[in-house]
Amino acid sequence: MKNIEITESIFEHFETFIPLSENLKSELEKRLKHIVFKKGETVLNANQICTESYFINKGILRTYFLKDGKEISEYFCGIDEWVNSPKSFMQRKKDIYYIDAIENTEAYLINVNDLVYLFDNFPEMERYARLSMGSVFGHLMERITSMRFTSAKERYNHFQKTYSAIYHRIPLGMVASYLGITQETLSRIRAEK
Amino acid sequence: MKNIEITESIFEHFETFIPLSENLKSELEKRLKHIVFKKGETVLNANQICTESYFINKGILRTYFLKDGKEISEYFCGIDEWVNSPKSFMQRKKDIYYIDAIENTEAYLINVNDLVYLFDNFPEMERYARLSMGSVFGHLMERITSMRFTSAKERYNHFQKTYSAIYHRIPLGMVASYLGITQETLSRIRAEK
DNA sequence: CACAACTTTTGACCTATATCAAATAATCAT
DNA sequence: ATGATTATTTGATATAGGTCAAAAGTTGTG
Repeated sequence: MKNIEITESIFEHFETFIPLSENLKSELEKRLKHIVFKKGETVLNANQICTESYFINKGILRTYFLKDGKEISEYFCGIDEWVNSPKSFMQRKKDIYYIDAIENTEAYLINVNDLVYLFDNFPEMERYARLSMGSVFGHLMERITSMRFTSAKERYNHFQKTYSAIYHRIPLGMVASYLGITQETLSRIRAEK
Repeated sequence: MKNIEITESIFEHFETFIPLSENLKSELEKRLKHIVFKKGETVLNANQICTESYFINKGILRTYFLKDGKEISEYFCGIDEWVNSPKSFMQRKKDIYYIDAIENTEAYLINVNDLVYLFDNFPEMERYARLSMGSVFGHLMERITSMRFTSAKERYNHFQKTYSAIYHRIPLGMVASYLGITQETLSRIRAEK
């Protein structure tokens, strides 16, 4: 059955960081809910507190914020990744980030209260969170580096590597704002060679 | 006695995230070692694995890497902050980062093996790590934003806010590379108004 | 305290990328 | 399909910040 397959893929993800007991598996299973978003659909509005985190099974979600009325893409998430508005989710307060669906997307969600329950009762979940954050941490550092001493073209190349599985499915304008360059510049970079 | 005072300041730091049992306190006390670095001294070389994390009590440490033979400052750490080479420390492998002392610095260090021992035996330490990483996470995201759609001057202002306690003690050249601009540009920004 | 070795400032000039404007091209809804 | 939106490309021009070079200022050490 399909739900089972999908849950399996989350379990596999967890197991790259921690061993999962049968008990924890069943507690997770109880709390993970399947959800579908249509292309273009808003997942989170900036005026809301983010109370859910989404583990993507299919499609792409994007986090962005508004600057001078324009959407600035913060990051993109594809299969086997978690998306939320980090500060909002962990500190239960509003933040500037919106989340929307770039493609028709399927995901599993967990509510923040359920996650806290798991943290309180399964120390290995704390470890999972620490370790998985660690790997995202590395990406953020790389991105900061890439943002400083590299040309627009090098940044685009770096982006293609980082998002090799999905970069070609993301509209140009969104990529440009993610990279901190204008659409026009990105269009010219793509036109070269 | 001085050592006790300093240890207290680390404990206070931990207690902003988790309650500390007497047992955990004494286990920490056994493992934290006091260390002193002279201005300019190298704390970590890029060709080494980073096996220690430093909690600063006085002074400033800097993390940097080399690009085209030039030092690019990655971040600065002052009082009550942890410094290490993140990937190297957590994954026990070499990375590109050096650490050095910008001022005469005093710190407490913990060895990675001791930290792992604490993670294994005190689940609240896992929680501490998760929560404290969370706050650094927020700073990294802000920095990425600041790096994209803001002018050199705005970035410098943002830097002054982020590092309000120590920004004036960091040499201009190091600040410039941290911000991703040249020394000359930063010098001109400072000269204005 | 004086010289060497850095660090910061100043000036002249150049280049990557932004801006503004308009023409195509692609996508969507009826 | 067909016109309306929305996204992308192309062109002309402007500018923030880079590069190179040299002067001035600061710091440390015998």
